[in-house]
Amino acid sequence: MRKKQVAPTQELPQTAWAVLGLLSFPGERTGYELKKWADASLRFFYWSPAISQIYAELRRLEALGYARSERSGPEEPRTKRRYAITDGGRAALAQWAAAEAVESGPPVLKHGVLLRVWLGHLAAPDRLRALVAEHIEGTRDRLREVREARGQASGVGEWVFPELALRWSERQHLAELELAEALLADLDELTVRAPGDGS
Amino acid sequence: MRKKQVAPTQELPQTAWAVLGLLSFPGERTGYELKKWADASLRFFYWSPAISQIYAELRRLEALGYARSERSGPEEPRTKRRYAITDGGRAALAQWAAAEAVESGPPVLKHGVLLRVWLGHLAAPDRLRALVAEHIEGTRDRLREVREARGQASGVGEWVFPELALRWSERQHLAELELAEALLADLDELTVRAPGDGS
DNA sequence: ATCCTCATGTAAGCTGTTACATGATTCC
DNA sequence: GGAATCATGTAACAGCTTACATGAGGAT
Repeated sequence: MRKKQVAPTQELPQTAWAVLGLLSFPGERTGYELKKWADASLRFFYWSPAISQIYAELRRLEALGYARSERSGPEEPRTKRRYAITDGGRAALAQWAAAEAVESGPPVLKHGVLLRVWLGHLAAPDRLRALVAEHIEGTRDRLREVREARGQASGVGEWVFPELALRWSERQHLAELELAEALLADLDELTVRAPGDGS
Repeated sequence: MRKKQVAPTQELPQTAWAVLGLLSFPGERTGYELKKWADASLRFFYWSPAISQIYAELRRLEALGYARSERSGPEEPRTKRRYAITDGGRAALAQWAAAEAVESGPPVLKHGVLLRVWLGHLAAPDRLRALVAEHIEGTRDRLREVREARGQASGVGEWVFPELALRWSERQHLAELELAEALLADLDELTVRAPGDGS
């Protein structure tokens, strides 16, 4: 009975690893801070869990010995609980991160706009084009946000990787923009070749 | 008390609309067939629900009057239940599809590989590159599958839109490939500028 | 005979969200 | 004084997956 017998590491949902990942960067943080950070950065290439779930994951991670926390004493104004990763947590996380690409499975993409385009036969052509145009607007907004987040990123030490991820995100949003423009062009061509009726 | 008082259409999860969408194309189908189709096509730009959930959604859609079904009699070898969309279902679906782009929210992307890259400070540089390389392989495989699916698509009548969606998917996978290559290059540059140790 | 595909479902259980409750602090 | 933000949680429940159960038909 040394420590825990190889522990199959894998049994946790990705979200748990994502939260533990947030803790793996220097500094101790509250659940609240984690949520802000996830909103500002993680969400662009992965996902930002609800705050209530972050709290739940933190409790689970602590129960597993992957994180520890301490309640701030009266020296601080607010009562808050700051979490830090443990050595065991760091080891488990590193092991998880080193898994094969297959383990993470293909990226999950749920594209509501495409779902609607796929059902284009039910909509007026103009409505469809408007939908894609709105999507382009939204993507531009998000691209701005990614760039903002990138601006904040320092890019030194362990922070190079989050910066890399954000750089990827920026490119990804640019690609999304191009895909949407191409889609719009496809829709236009469709209307030209098969007008509402007539000729 | 006319029919149902405008009915707020919206209250269903996207998945329900996706399943109803599958039914909105010509022909009647069993849940089993729907699943096969979702696996072959829907999943590339949206998602393929578990078979058990498809059955559940079909029951719900029927309860709502959006679909109807009939059990195949003894004229057919196997006992199966074929579903068809109703007029009410088609109307509700059309209304849902016509909503603003904002309603569908931004595309949801959960990229496990990026999550791991984001945690690059915990991994050996080589492992990280291998991870991305494996991801590229996987993406190539999926690209092939998209192309295969596109090959099957007829591209006439209401089928133009599914074809459009698959064309988008093909481009999307090509973009994913380029993003991964660029990421690989970024990782290489990182190693050059900050080698393991020494010079 | 055996295995694969077709075909439909039930049950248990986890993941994750929204809504709610609570209270302190800071900013205007 | 009031609103926004900080901060943490609970409870209810929707969504979805896995595993299991069942059985027929077709292929080897």
